[in-house]
Amino acid sequence: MSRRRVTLADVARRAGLSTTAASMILNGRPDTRLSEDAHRRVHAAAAELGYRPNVAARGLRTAKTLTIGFVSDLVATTRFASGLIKGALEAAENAGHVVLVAETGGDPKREGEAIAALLDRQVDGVIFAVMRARELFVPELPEGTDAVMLNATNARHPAAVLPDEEPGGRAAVRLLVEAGHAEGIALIGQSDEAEGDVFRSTTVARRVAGIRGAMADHGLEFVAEKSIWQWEPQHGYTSTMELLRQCPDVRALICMNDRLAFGAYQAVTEAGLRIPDDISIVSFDNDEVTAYLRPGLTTIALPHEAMGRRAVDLLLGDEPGAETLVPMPVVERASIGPPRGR
Amino acid sequence: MSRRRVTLADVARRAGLSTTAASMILNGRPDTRLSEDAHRRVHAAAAELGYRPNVAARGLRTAKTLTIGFVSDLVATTRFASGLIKGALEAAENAGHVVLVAETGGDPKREGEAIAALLDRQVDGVIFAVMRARELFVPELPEGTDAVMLNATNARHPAAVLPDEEPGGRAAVRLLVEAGHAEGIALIGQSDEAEGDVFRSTTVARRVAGIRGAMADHGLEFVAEKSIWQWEPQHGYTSTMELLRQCPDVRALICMNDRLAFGAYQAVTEAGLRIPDDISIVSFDNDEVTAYLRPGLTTIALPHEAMGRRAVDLLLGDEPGAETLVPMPVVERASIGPPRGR
DNA sequence: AGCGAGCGCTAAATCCTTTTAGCAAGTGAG
DNA sequence: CTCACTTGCTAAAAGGATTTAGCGCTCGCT
Repeated sequence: MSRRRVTLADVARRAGLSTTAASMILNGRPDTRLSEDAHRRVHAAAAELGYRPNVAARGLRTAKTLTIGFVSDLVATTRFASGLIKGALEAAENAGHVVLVAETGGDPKREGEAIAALLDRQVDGVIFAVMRARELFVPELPEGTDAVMLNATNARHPAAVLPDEEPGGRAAVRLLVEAGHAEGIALIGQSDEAEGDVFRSTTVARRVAGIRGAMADHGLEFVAEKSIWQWEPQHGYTSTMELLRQCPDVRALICMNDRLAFGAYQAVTEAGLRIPDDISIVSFDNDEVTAYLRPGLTTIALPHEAMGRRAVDLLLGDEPGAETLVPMPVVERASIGPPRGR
Repeated sequence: MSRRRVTLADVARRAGLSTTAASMILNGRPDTRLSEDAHRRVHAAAAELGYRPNVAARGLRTAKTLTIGFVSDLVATTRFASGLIKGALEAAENAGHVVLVAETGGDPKREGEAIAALLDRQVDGVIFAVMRARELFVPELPEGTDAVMLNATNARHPAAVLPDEEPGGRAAVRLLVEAGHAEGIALIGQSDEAEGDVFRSTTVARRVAGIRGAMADHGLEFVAEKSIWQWEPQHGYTSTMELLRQCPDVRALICMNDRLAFGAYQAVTEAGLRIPDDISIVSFDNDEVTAYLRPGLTTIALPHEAMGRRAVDLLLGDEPGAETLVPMPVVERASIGPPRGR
């Protein structure tokens, strides 16, 4: 059993120098005038003793702890936050930092307590992540602590990381057009007519704008639009069923997310049609659910891990805070094919 | 903007006492002989100034940081680790602790570094979690630091939290028997004959033992057993297809996990049979994928969150370290019905 | 010879808290 | 009146690092 952690004093003693000298050498201070020999001895001593600095003690003096806080409303319910955390963990590790995770369940009281707990531990910065992109309330932070919004925005903290939804929306349309589709394209999940300007979330608004912008640019119009409030498989199923009945000449579906697409798959299959021979489908998110779909669903991915990484880089870097958009990769699988008359 | 964090010295000054007195009062030391009046003044001062102790400084002195480390091989890939983390976070919050999360990807080098980073921050204890239950290598920890294995075991650290698989396995059989099944039960995913004593994981072994034990107790035998290495939907599909061809009198399926069950659903449906009218299905895990199945899949759940909570309680409590088994809840949905001749 | 600068290093202060040792005043017993 | 003890409180040390200020010497220059 290791008796006691080895301290800087131990290293200095073994190297025959003061702790000051040892500290300066180990931290590679630029103005160091210490001799070559001293450097050698200190590094040797540190290595032999297996010295590791005590971060708490250092933090006490420097007010830097090499620790960042990650506060999210929901950690586990979906794969969503997990991806963000994974990316953040990776980037933090690369930067020699470590991550304190706190979950608030969206409850402002718990949020306040969580943040206080993090600040008590002198975190260097905080990442605030939410599931559904929105303007997020953030309590006041002490001066030295910066914050980055992840999938969220906040007036006082302009540094934010969001998926680049507009081009993502355009990409979905482009995939269909490139496959030869021009007529019979339907939109599952959103309808301007039905929803007007009701606000879903920052990102959804941009996604829709991208889709509609691209349609307009190509001079196309949707053959039908289905408004759905909860983007769950069941509603994707019923809406698609309805659509197929009302509108037999539909040849392609843009689903607002993969869960709707999952339901659409069921409806299409049940109607005796085949994907992509009779109907092409493209969707968004690259949700875990896509793993269970045959044929594979072509989808515009939410770049969770990249976003998590980016947030940490932004927090640790010293670029001025601004909104950073992370590209949404196109995941091409097998659900899009050329249109075919039926 | 708050200028500077308020320190204990500020509180003491405002209360007209020494920092010693303030410290003793705020920490509620039992042997305190300080006056009622002093208590009042210190508490008032602390409240007015919004004093929060600096955990790093306290930890420096007490070697306690109210922080625990959570090391896992995979945080995000499946919902698995997320559930564990969520539970751990909850329990830690209740105990006034905070959680440092580190991911190792299963790489021993990263694992070593992650643990070192946690120890540099003086964590009070560490939870080691792995996806697939197994004996886990854990590097030596300093004396004061305890460890709890989560979904894993380790000879040097007997405190471990595992799902209680044996009764879980028995429950699956019981559900079928209670619905009236006695013949035509097949096992999808495991076959003693094909696999012999090959070791999958601690927990799987117990799950199988429970299933086989219950079958034997009821004097039943499987009409077929399908060995499958990778428990993924695709293989569940092909194995079930095969089974239905070879063995038309099958009436119930025990699937080793929900992903296999997902494939089995597809196969059964495609064969023109209905669940549960023609075939009953029961399975394990209560994976997210079950949300997408119609009719709802009856499954024996892996109690991830409860396990995460339990691990923290074990770590923070002072019970002697031992293996703790967390019950697996039966999630009854609609995939089991009475057997019917075809 | 005298002065300033450079060199190689260290003592001491600092960060914030807890803990140990002990001081001064009052009280009760003898 | 003295001694021992209690009461209510504080000074100082400790914990492990970083940072500031500066010491004593040599060298080069005028």
